[in-house]
Amino acid sequence: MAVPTDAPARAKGRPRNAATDHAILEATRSLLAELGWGGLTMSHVAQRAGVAKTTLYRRWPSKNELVVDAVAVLFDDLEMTDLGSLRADIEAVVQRFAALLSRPETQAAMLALFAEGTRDPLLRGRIRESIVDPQKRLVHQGRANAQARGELPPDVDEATADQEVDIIFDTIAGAVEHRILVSGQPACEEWISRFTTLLLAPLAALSTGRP
Amino acid sequence: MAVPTDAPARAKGRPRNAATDHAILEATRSLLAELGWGGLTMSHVAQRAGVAKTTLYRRWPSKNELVVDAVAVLFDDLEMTDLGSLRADIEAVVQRFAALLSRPETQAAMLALFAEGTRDPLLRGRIRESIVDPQKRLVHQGRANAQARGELPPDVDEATADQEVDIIFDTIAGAVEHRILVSGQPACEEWISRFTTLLLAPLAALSTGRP
DNA sequence: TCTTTTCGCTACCAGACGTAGCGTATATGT
DNA sequence: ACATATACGCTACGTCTGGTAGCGAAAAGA
Repeated sequence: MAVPTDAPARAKGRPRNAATDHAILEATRSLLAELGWGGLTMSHVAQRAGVAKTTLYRRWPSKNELVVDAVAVLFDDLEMTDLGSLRADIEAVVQRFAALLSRPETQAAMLALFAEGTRDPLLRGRIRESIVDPQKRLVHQGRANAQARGELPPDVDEATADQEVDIIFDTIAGAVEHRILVSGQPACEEWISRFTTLLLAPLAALSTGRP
Repeated sequence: MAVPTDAPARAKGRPRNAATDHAILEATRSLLAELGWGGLTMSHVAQRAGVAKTTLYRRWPSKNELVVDAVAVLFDDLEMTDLGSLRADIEAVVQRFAALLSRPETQAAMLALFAEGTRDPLLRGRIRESIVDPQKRLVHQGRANAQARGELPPDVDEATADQEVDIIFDTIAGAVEHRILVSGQPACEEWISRFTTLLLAPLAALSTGRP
């Protein structure tokens, strides 16, 4: 799920201006933060990016797709660390996720995108594969790292392992998002530490069965 | 923040038909559920409610305001139970919260509302006092019930108690919202049970200090 | 130079929000 | 009963937006 476009990879005619992609996505994000989904118009995006409206539609098939790409880029540099302990890894990834969500333009863009996703099942699918699934993969990887270190027991079953990743993912991402987007409070270092403590206690027991 | 309108309270001319308010809000909710936000048009709402489109605009200044009012009432009947055990209480409230979030019209309105709130601090305050704070109060009450039953240790300090309620609230509400709104999976009974187990383990230790 | 693709521009369509004006219905106050 | 003031339905309209079509010019490779 790279950054850009819809384009064929011809080497024949005039190449597309690569900077234009970035300008369009940046304009989309800033306008989304300023005006919300309702206020965001393709004409305005084109104007701020300094391109013609038709250029937008040559690169993205619709407004929905454009906004998905504009927001998805923000999550691209979220990667799982391997700092030697599960606690450190969780705190590190939560820290960076929280920092990302604390930016006002990310908040507006992300919420507007998910709100629109409730209208459009197709858009929801695109959101899922571009944003949600990559994040879930981070949990999977962090869990694998912890297993390699012996901090977590190995998988007993692929299905239950997936279930476990699901529930951990929803808990971590949900708590951070709720703290910042809904409660409107900062996810400061102390909060992250307390939350990680809350989460770590039952983690080892989870895969072995009910305690 | 009652249910209805925008109207002055004159006692002079012909009064507004009170049933019309209800019919419009009901039509808005049902159409929202059927067609999603994108399929919802003011003309269609007017038609189903059996009123003229102009009547809508005499009572609500815009489509957004109408939808917010139409759905705000849905959160009113969320109450804390007292079933005799912390686990049962948590499962019960999560169950009802999840059921509420599973309704398509709730999803659309809620996300749209929070998205709009990122741009409008006034709206954000109204959301906070109408939706967020009442929900947080549920957590506070459930915790007090558990303390009365001896399942949780009593408060050592008001400030840390508030901190605790905050983190529990963000974790519970966040996980359910993320599961349903972001991951797009149902919060079935088994998931609720697993999540409650995950949550219960560290709860008693949390207020006594770091384990 | 010739070909291919990009790009900006103008014009255009369909649909949705939101408004204006008019006539009529229904309440209160005297 | 009468005047007054408001609600209501209806039709028509203005405006904006998403998205498309066609044109000529610019920029690259062959």
